Amino acid sequence: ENIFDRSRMAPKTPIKNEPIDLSKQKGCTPERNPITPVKIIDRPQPDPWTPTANLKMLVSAASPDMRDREKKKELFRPIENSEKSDTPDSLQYDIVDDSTVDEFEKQRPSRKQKSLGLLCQKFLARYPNYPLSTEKTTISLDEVASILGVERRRIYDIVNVLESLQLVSRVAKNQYCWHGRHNLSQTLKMLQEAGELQYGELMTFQHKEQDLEYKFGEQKKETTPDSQDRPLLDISEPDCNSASANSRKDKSLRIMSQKFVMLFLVSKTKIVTLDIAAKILIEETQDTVDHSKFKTKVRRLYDIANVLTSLGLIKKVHVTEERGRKPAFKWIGPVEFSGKTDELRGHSPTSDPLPGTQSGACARYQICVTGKQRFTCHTSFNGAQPCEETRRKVSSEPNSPHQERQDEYCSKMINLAAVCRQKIEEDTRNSSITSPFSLLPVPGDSDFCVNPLPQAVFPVVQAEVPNLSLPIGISSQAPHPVTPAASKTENGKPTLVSNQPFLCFPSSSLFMLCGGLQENNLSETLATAGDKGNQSAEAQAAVPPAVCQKRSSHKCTSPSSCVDDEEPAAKKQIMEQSDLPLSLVVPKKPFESTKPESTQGNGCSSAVHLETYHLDLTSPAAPEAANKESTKSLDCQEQEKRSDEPPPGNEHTSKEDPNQPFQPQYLYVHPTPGLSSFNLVFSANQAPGVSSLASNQLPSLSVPCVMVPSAALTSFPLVCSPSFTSPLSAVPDGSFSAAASMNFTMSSLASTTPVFISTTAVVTPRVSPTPSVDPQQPAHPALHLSPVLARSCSAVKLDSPVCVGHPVTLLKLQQPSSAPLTPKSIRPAHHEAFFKTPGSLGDPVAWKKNEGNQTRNASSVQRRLEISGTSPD
DNA sequence: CACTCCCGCCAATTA
DNA sequence: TAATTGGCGGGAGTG
Repeated sequence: ENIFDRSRMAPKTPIKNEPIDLSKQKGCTPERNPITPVKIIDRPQPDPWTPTANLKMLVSAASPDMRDREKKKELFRPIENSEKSDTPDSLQYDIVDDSTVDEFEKQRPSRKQKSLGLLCQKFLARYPNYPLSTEKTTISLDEVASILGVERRRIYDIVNVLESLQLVSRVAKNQYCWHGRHNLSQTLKMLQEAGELQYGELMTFQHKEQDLEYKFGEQKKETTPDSQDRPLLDISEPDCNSASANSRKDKSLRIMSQKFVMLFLVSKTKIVTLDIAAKILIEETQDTVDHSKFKTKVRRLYDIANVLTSLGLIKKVHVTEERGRKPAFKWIGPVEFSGKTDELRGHSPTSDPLPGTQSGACARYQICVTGKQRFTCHTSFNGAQPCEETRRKVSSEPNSPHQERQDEYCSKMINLAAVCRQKIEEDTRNSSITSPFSLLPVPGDSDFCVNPLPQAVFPVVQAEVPNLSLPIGISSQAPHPVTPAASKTENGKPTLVSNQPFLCFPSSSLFMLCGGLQENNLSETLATAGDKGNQSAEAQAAVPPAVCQKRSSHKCTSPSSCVDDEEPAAKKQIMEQSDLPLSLVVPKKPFESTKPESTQGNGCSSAVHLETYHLDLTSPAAPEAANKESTKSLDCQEQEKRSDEPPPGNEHTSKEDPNQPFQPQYLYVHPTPGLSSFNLVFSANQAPGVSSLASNQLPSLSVPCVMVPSAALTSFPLVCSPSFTSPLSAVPDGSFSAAASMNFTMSSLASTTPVFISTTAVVTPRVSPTPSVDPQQPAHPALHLSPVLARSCSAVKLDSPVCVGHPVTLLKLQQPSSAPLTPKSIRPAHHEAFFKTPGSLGDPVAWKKNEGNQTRNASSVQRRLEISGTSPD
C-alpha cells in the first residue's frame, strides 16, 4: 500500500513540497519530494486502493496473516535483520519489501517488528547523531512516514519525544529540523536541574528508603502537581519566545517525556518503575485513581520509553519488589553533564547558566547549621526561569493570570528550597553536626529582634504537615528545637542567625512568606483558623508567643499534630477568604527583575498560598496588588476578627504598615524530606545586590532567610531580617545587624501578620534539628539565591534598610483531617484545574478561572492534604 | 493472564 | 474548511 501511495504521492507532493521544501534536507530523504504527500493515503480516494480502505478490508476479511503480510511489506524487514546496524537506508526497504512480500508473509512481521522502538531506530538511523552545524537537516514528516512505511501518527510519537529532548524542533508544518545530539547533554542537564527541583525531594526520599514505591509514588504525586504546572520548562525555556507555542495545549507527550527523563536524572538509582512514573505523571492523581487514566499513562510511557530506548538513554529492566516484579527502566545515558548537578553539592556557584536560561542561575544557599556549619546549596533554576512574558506579567500585575507562571516558579523555588534543605541536612549529618540549624534560640533574645520574635511569635498556623508518604516519622520530625524561647513551643523557635538575614525555624515545610502583610489579613486569617481548628490558633494570632506555646503544649504535643489541626483550618480560611494568590514574591528571573525597589512597600504580601504557588513577583506592583487583594478579601470576610490579632505589644513596634513599602517578603521553604528540619525563608525584598555570590560573607547574602525547624513552625513567629538592603553591611557574626534586628522587632511583626502558608509538607525533616543559634557564628549563612531569587531580591530591595518582620501565619495546606472540609470537597473544581496536566495547567484559561477564586489555592492545598493525610501525628 | 504497546479514531489546532 | 497534531484507549501480540 505504502509503496503504492508513495508512488502516487510523489507526484503530488512536489507541489506542496516545493514551497515547503525550503530546507533542503540533507540527510533527509533521498527522495526529492519528501514532503508531505498530503494525506493521500487517508484521503478518500475513490480508488479502492486507498490504504485505509484496503487495510480495513483486509483486516476485516483477512486473516491475521494477511494483515501481517501487508504490514511487513511496509517495511520493517531490514530492521529486523539488523537492528543494530542502523540501516541507514531505510528508504530502500520499501522496495525490498515489494519483492519480498512473500517472504514477509512467512516471516510474519511480529509485533516487535513494528514496534515504536524499532521504528524510532530507523528514524534515527536516517540522521546523524552529530550533524554538522552548517547543515540543516529538515525532516518531512510525510516523507519519513512514507519511507518508514508507517502512518504519520507514529512519526509524531517519535518526533514528540525527540523534541522533548531537543533533538529535533518543529520548524513548520510537517517540517522538523534535526539537531542531533549536540544539545542533548545540555538538555539533560536542564532536565536534571528541573527535575531536582520538582522531584528532587521525592527522589531523595526514595533513595533513603528503599521503597520507592509508595512513598515515592505518593510523594511524587504531591509534588507533581507543582511541577506539572509548569509547562515544559526545558523546552519552552529555551525559547521563551516561542511562548506562543506554549499557549497551545500542552503537549503532553512531550511534557511527559521530559518529566520521565527528569525522574531518571534525579533518581540516584537511575531506575524508575513504570507505575511510579505513571503515578507521578498523572496529573490529578487522585487517590481515586482513575484506573483508566493510569493505564493510559502507562501506555504513553511505553511509547516514550521505546523512543528513549532507541536513543540509548534507557533500557528496560525489572525491579523486583516484595510485591513482585515490576517493569522499570534504567537510565543508561549520560549522567553527568557539565556539572550542574553538582551545584547542589554546593560546589561552584558558577553561574552556570542553564542552557536556555540566561541566568547563571545558580543559587547558593548557605545555611548555618548549628551555627557553625554552613551548607551551601547551589541550585540553578533552569527551566524555572520564566519566559519573558511571564516575567512581564508578573511584574505588571499581581493578580493577573500570569500567576500561573509565577506559581510555577514558586513551586520550583520551593522545590529548590527543599532540595537545598535536604542537602543541608545530609551535609549536616555527615558533618556530624548535630544541631543542624542555628536556630535562634537566640540567646540573647533581646539582642536580636529575633528574640522577641519567639515570643512575639507570629501566630503561625502550623505549617508543617507530616509527609504523607513519609514512612518514617519524618513527619513528626518536629524536632524540637531547643530554642529557649521557643521552648514553650515545642518546635522551634525561630532563631535568628546572627548576621544572617535568615531565620531558622524548626519546621520543615516550605513556606512562602510575605512580608508586609497587612495585619488584617493575618489576623483574620489567624482568627479564622483559630476558630475552626484551634482556638489556639486564634490565640496565637492574638498573642503569638503565648499562644504558640499554648498550642504547642496542648495541641502540639507533637508538632506535627498541632500543625495538622491548625493548618487545615487556616488553609481553608485562607483559601476561602483570600483569593490572593501568593503574596510572595518570587524572583523569577534572576536578572531581570526589575520590579524591585518599588516593591518595598507592597512587597509584603500577606499571605502566600502555596497551593497557588503564586508568587508575586517582587515587582512592586504585583505585591501590592496581591496584598491589597488579599487584604481585601480577608478583610471583608473577616474583618471582624481581625481586630483581635494584634499581638502583644512588642510585636507591634513596627507594625508593619501594611502599606509600608518595605514589607519584606519571604519565601519559606518547606523542608523536604531530606532537609531535615530546615526551612528557609527568603525575603523577596532583599537588597538587590545581595545575591552576591560571595558566599562567605553574610553580608553577601542579600537574601534573608529564615531557617525554621520543621516542627517549630507552628508556633514560631517568623523573623525576617532584612539584611539586605545593605546586605553588605554584613552583620557581624554573632549579632544580627542592628538594622536587621530592628526590623525584626516583634512588634513590627505583630502588627503585620504575615501569613505563611505552607505547601504541603512534602517531607518532614527527619532530623530534628535543634535549633541552636550561634550568634557569634560567622556562619553567615550566605545564601545564594538562585538567580531567580537573586533577582527577586534585587528587585525587591527594600528602600528602607529595615525589613519588618511580620508575624506570619502558617497554614498547613496539607492537612486534611483537621479541616472539616476536605480539600476536595471544598473545591473540587479547582482541584482539577490545578492538577491538570502540565499542558492543561499551562493553559492560561484554566488559571484564569481559578485565579479569581481561592479555589485554586484550595485545590492545591487539597491535593496536598490528601496526600499528606498520612502525616504522623 | 499480565505485560506491552500497536493502531487508528477523532478532537483540538493550525494553516 | 482542510490539514496537521496528537490524546486516547481498544484490544491484539507476547511470554
